[in-house]
Amino acid sequence: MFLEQSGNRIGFGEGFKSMTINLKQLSKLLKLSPTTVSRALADYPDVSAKTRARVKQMAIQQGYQPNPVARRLQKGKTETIGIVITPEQNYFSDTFFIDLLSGISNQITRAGYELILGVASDEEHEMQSMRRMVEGKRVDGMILTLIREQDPRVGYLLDRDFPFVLYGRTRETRPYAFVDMDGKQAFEKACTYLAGLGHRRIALLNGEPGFMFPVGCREGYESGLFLSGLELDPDLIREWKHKDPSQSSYRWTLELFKNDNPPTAILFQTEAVNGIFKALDELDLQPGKDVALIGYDDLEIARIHRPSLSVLRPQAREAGQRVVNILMEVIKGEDPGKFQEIHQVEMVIRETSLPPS
Amino acid sequence: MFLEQSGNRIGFGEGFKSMTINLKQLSKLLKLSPTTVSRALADYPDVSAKTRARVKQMAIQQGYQPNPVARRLQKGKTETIGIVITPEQNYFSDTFFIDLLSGISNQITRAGYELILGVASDEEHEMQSMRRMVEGKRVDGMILTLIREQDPRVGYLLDRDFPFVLYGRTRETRPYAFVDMDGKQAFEKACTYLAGLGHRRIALLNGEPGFMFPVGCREGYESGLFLSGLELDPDLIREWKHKDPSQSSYRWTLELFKNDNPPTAILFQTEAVNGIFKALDELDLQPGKDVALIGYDDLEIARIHRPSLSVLRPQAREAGQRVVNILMEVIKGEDPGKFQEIHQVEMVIRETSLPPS
DNA sequence: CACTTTTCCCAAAACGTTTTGGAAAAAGGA
DNA sequence: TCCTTTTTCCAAAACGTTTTGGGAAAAGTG
Repeated sequence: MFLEQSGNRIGFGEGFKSMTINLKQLSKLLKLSPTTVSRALADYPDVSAKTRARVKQMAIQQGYQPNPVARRLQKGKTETIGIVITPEQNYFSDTFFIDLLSGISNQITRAGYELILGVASDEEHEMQSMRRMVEGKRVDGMILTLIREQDPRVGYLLDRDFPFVLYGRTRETRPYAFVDMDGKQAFEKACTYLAGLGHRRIALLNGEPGFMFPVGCREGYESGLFLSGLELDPDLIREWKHKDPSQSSYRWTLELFKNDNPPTAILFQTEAVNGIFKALDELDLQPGKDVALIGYDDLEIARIHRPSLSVLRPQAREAGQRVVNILMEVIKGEDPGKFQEIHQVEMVIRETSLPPS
Repeated sequence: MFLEQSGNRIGFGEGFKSMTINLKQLSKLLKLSPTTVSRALADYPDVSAKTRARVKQMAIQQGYQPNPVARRLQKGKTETIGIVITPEQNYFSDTFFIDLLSGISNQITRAGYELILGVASDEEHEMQSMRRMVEGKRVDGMILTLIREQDPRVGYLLDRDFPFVLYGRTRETRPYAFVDMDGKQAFEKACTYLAGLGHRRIALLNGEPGFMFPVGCREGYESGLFLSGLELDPDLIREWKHKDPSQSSYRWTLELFKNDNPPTAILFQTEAVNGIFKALDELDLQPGKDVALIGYDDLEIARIHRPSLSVLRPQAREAGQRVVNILMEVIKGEDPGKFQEIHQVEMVIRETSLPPS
C-alpha cells in the first residue's frame, strides 16, 4: 500500500509549510483508524464515549484542524459565499453598508463558511465577477446588494437555479429570496410625522432612478402625503446621482428653493446630506429651524452635526445576519419563495424635525 | 475498478447541483485519458499541437472549468488571500480604503486567487479572525492594513513564518514585506509649501497615537518646519480619535484658535475635515482665506467642497496591486525583506492653500 | 535494417477528508 | 450454552484534480 506518510517538514526557502497535523497522523498517534477519529470528532453515535473523549483531547493537544479544502472536496461544497461590491456607486461612504457587511461576515463565520469578495468598477464587471464565482464553482451561494429595478443578475441566477439572496428587491415575477427594508413605510411615517407638525410643502430628494430602493421611498412619500390630505407637487421631487450624491443634491436643493412656494421640509437619503447642508447654508436657511429635514440612514454625520439630523434608522447588522441565515436555508434546498422579509425601519427624532416657523 | 461515473443530475428539491462537466467526463468525450486532457489544458509540451487544440476546443464547447477545490487539494494551496477589516475605526468612510481594496481585489482575481474578508469589531476579534484563517488553513497569505506601532499581528505571523504583506509599517526588527506611503515626505512637502507661501504658524491635526501612519506625518511636519526655519510649537499639535474623527477634530480646532497666537494653516488627514470645517464656520473663519488647509487623502468631500480642499493624494489602487504582487512572491518563497516599498505621494493644490492674509 | 531518440499518451498515486458497508467483539436473552 | 442484538471500530471508496514515472509508437540515424 501507499500509506506511508512523509511526515511534516518545516519549510526552508520554499515558503510556508504547514506544520499542523493531519487526520492520518492524528489517528496513528491514537492507534485508531482515520474513520473513527473523524467520526469521533463529528460526534457520531457509533463511537464510544471513552474513545470520543480521548480523540477530542488529543486533537486539542495536537492542535488538529481538519483541512477545509479536503473536506470541501469530499462534501461537494465550497463552504463559501460570494458578494460583489461596486465602489463607483459610492457605496462605502455609507456606514450602513459596512454594518450590513459586518452582520453578513460574522454570521457566515459562525456557520463555518467563508465570505469571498469581489470589487467591480461597473455593472459589466459586476456581472463578470459574479459569473466567475458561480461558473467557476467558487461559491455555494451569492448575496446581492444595491439592486436595480431590472437586474440582470437576478435572472442569471434564477435561470441556473443557483442559490442567492437579495438585500433589496427587484422587478421579477419568479419567486426569489430577499431581505428588504420597508422604505415605503419609513417614508410614509416620516411624511405623516412632518405633516402632523404642520408642514404643508414637503419635498423629496430621492435616490437615483433605475435602482430599486428609491421606488419604495417615493411610494411611502406619496402615501404619506395622501394620508395627510396633501397634494402631490412634482416640482417638489428631485433625484440625486450615485456618482456624486453631494454635488447633485446641492444643485437640486438650490433649485427647490427657487420655487415660488418653496418647501418647509425635505425627505432624503442621508447620503445626500452634505449637499443639502451646503445649499441651505448658502441660502441662509437654518436646518431644522427654517427647513425640517429627515434622512434615511443613520450615518455618523447625522449624529454629530449641529443641529443633529433626525433620521430613519434601518437595522443593518440584523439584516445582514438574516440574509445569511436565509441563504443557508436556500443552499440546503429550501424554496426561496418562502423567504421574503421586509424589515421595519425605526424613526429617530433629533433636532431637524421641528414644526414650520 | 470504480471508474463508473454517475453522470450529471439536475437537482430537484435538493438545492443547486452543478450541471457542469468534469475532467473525467470531458476526457471520455475526447477518448483521451484525464492525464492528457489536464496536461493539454495546462499547455504541457508533451501533448501534440493537434490534440491540444482539440482538447481546448471541446473544453470551451462543453464549458469545462476545473473544479478549484480539487485543484487546491492536489496543489496543496488554498489559492486564497485573507484580509480583516475593522469598521469600528471608521475605516470605510474613507474612499482611500475602498480604492486600496479595489486594487487588491482585482489583482488577486487576475492571479486566479480569491480574497476572503473578515469583519472584526475590535482588536481582539481582528486577531481571532486572522487566526481562524491562518490556523484553519484557509488562506495562503494575509494582507494587513491600519497598522499599529506595536502590532501583535505582525509578530504572530513572523513567528509562524506565514506569508503576509503590510500596507503600512510597524516597529519590528525582523524583516517583513510592506508597501507604505511616504507620509513623511508628503507632510514635509506640504509644510514647506505653506511656509513658502509665508505661513509661520502651521498646525498639525494628526491621527490617533498608537497607529503607525501619524508617526510619518509628524516626522514630515517637523522636518518641514525645520527646513523652513520655523520653530516647533507643541501647542500647534493635536490628535483626533478614530472613533469620531469629526467630533474630536472639531473640538481640537476650536482649541487651536483659543491660542494667543493662532495658526494660519492646518495640516491634517482629510478624514477629519468635517470637524475642522464646522469649527472654522463657528469661528467665522473662511477656509482657504483666513486659514490655509491641506488634507491627506483625496476624498470626495475634498473635491466638491467650496472652496475645494488642497490635498496630498496617495495612489491607493496602485498600492493595492503592489501589495498583492509582493504577497505572491512571498508565498512563492521569496525573502520578504526584499520587498519594502515606500510610495511617493502627490500634492494637489486647490483652493485652500493660499498665502496668509 | 537495427538501434536510438523523440514524440505522444496514459495508469496509478497522491492531496486529506467524509461516507459506505460491513465485521469483530461485547452484551443480552433463552 | 447458543443465538441474537447492540456496541464499537475499520478498510476501502469517493470527491476531482495534478503529478509521477513510465511505455508504446513514430521518427531519426547509421
